[in-house]
Amino acid sequence: MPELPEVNTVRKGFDQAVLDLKIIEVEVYDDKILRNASGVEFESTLTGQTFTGSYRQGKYFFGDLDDGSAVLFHLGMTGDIIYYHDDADRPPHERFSIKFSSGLKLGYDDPRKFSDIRILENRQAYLEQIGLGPDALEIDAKSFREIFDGRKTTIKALLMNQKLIAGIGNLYADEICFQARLHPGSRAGALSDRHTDSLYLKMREILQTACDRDAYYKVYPDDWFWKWRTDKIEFLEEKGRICKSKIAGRTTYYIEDYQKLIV
DNA sequence: TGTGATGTTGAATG
DNA sequence: GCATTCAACATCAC
Repeated sequence: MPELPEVNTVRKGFDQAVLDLKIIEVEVYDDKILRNASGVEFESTLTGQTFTGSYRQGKYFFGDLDDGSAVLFHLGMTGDIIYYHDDADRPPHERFSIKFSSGLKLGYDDPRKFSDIRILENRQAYLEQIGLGPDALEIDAKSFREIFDGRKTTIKALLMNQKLIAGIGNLYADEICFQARLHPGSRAGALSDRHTDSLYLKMREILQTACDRDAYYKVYPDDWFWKWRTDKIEFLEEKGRICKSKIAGRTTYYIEDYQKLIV
């Protein structure tokens, strides 16, 4: 479930585990997810180098290499990074592995292969090229408000549009709408400043809380919307009927009447 | 066994 | 500009 908090957690783990360790071996088992290099090129480019730092914007995570280039790790829907020493602990759908001087291995796991892994000479230029919007935890209130002005699209589609705000996916979009008590199908441009500010504050609070808890949903607050997926749905039911529909092309859950529809 | 749904993005279409 | 559909791919629940 890699949205901003999950990717943030992957980055934290990466920094802790492999920064400043020399890469001594790279093995590619499936080059489908390598979008601009062959397996052999990937192996030879990385081997001998060191990750000196990392960077994240939205769901895009980069490992910076000592020659000034960078590796993009975009996790898609099911990408994940696992660290291990013993090959017996290899993840089940490992597409490549990177072995470091300490003997530690970074295993890249991705059952559905929607990941986008690529080598970039300049990550900043790449971000500009794809037009990725400002990170959801970095954007200021004024810019956030301006995004909504005059837009006919739904607030859910807007929140998930990575070119406008980077980092929010289907699940957190629903969580933000729920906590801001706004119907996900509300028209962006129809929102008052008070509503937009409420969305902004909830977005920050939710993403920050999730990051602080390492995106480990089991320790998320009990009054979050996500709890509908667990056993604690009584508190939701007393607010109203739990509805399921398709908004912005994605399965969407919300509480009827509790979340105000503004059109 | 078959069918539909699933956290991602991007392209094509209307 | 925006909504919709599809494609990439594998797994899981029903």
